[in-house]
Amino acid sequence: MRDGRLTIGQMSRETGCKVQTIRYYEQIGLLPEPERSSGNQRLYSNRDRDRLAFIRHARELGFPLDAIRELLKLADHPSQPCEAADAIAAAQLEAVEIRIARLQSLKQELERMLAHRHGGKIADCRVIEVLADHSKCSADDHVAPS
Amino acid sequence: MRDGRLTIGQMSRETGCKVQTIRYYEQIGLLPEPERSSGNQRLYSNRDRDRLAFIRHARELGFPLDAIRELLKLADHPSQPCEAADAIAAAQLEAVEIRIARLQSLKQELERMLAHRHGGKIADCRVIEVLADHSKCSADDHVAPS
DNA sequence: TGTAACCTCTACAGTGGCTGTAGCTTCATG
DNA sequence: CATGAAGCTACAGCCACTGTAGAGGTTACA
Repeated sequence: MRDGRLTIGQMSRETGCKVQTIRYYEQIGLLPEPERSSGNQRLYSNRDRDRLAFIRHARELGFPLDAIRELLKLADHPSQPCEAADAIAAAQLEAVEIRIARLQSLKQELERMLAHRHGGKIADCRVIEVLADHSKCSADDHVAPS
Repeated sequence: MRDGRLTIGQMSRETGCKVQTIRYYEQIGLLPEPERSSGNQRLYSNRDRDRLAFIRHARELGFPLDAIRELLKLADHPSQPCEAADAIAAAQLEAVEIRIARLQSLKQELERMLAHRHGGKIADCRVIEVLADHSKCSADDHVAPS
């Protein structure tokens, strides 16, 4: 393994991405098929490693893989305007804000449920009661559990 | 369908739970196998409907199905102490709080990325740049994308 | 009674984003 | 040359559904 060629394990260590996940990214076309050694093992370039780091970082920021695919395409065309990339990031920001708002209303509801704790029997348990009877639940607008 | 017996479609309408999802809940043992009509169609009781409403409400609050299974078991034993139910709700609250915190740090990062928007080329695009180079990212501690 | 429209049935595949497993082969080190 | 770590492929499983196909059941109205 001389300079500039990384095994999949080295890629994994350098990016914090699991080996299986790297192979998975290759399988779904996010990473190119790398060279192989004479013994059929994957050999990556530094460029591949940077691409993987990009993907990982975007995943950490919650971008879905499809958005990352777009971003990678854009990153490969540096002379084009960056509005599209900004738009993807803006969409992601909006998605995150929506999820935060939703989770905050769930949080309030759970806090209300727990505020009535009294150490009694299930029969008088506020938690069970609220779950059983939606009308006891103040916020009515939470949808899917993000 | 006289009194007290609901078709799966009526169940769906009354609880807001999709027909397939009801069958799925039966399959994984969250809902009991209901009676069948002479034509092999499911016939539910009001009790079944209440149980499904309980499940849906708990799902809306983000409880995982395993937790709901526990809660249902508890709800079936009203004379037992409700500490276990409270504990499940408390765990769920904590999980929600963790997810909110994580999403908030993601939100900040995305806002920082977007604050540098300038309408130029990809080559100077802050979004792409930050994704490509983790060191340009201030918060370093976000883990899995919630 | 006919028939059209709708509902329900089973069984299975697909979603997203991985993760884990089994059973191999290859590689690096002593 | 032997051992153990790392790599290979192929596939199953996770969560919580959702969608589809193709069959059969039920209901409303003429």
